[in-house]
Amino acid sequence: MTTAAGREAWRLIHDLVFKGTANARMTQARSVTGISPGMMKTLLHLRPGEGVPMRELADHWNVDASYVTCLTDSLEERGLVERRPHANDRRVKMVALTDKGVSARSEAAALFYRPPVGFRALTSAEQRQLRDLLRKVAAADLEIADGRIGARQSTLRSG
Amino acid sequence: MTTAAGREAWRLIHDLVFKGTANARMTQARSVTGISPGMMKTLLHLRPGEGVPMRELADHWNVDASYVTCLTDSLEERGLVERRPHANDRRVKMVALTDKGVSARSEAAALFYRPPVGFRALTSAEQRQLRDLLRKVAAADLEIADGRIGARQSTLRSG
DNA sequence: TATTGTTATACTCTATAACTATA
DNA sequence: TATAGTTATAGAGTATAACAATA
Repeated sequence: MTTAAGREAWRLIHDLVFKGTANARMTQARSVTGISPGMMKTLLHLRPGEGVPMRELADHWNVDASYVTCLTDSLEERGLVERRPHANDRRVKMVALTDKGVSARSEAAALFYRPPVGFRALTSAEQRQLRDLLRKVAAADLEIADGRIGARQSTLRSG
Repeated sequence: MTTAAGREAWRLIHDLVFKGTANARMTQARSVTGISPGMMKTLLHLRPGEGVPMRELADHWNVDASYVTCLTDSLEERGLVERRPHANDRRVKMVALTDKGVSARSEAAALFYRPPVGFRALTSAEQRQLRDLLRKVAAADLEIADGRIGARQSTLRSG
């Protein structure tokens, strides 16, 4: 069961993400790199050295393939990603970070994933406590989300 | 200081908000009411019976006044809000929820603010613990955010 | 003269439909 | 025939600039 305390906790998370210093930081992360939210999402999703089929991105976010083309074009224009052929299937194009993309990504990730300053109000022990509680919640939630929605997470991912 | 545990906690919050069941629920909330994210934000910002000057909305979200006009137009077309004159200043227009807007708002809020199902993995005691920790963080964070950014929060709000 | 809100306009983000190449 | 990606196009979302009314 979710209690009143749980509901308040969720609301506080909302405030933290959408109202506090984190929001300003996301805006900053985008203006530093000069890219759109969609491009940012793509940049953060890609891993250095690992190509991802365009189709997989479209499925993962439930967006149209043409939009992935558009995102990839924009990122490619800026030299942040490149299209690579798939080893076995010549229809497939893999999107991969360039060197420039790797550094842009890590710059953005540093801003993006750094906790909002309010975290400094917690002691080290409290931060660990918070982490442990959230681990439980997030694990349960993702498990359920995958069970319900993402039956599509087939491990296509090949080099 | 923010510790490694704190950073992980923040990342888990991210996952919870953007990847888990919560994300699906936000989409659902929008499709139920059939309105855009901007309109949703406006709807949730307004309080039943309380009008807000359009200028205040623009300042609060740091968006252009013309965009607030556009949002208000769209919501007004759907009969969810109405423009009302300001008591003292005839330049100012107040945006206020209609009856239909009040019920649309509470329907959306119910979906929006209900914790993701992963919360059920926590006992009642743990939910309280989580809430207490988040209260500390959110309070500190909003305080800092207000100190840095929102020096503009002047209490114009009049009926 | 400064401020609130609107109109006209354009640019970005995202989707639909028709298409090409490969399987 | 089905699938991966592209192109052309159109619809939302958001901003800029010029404007009208009021202060």
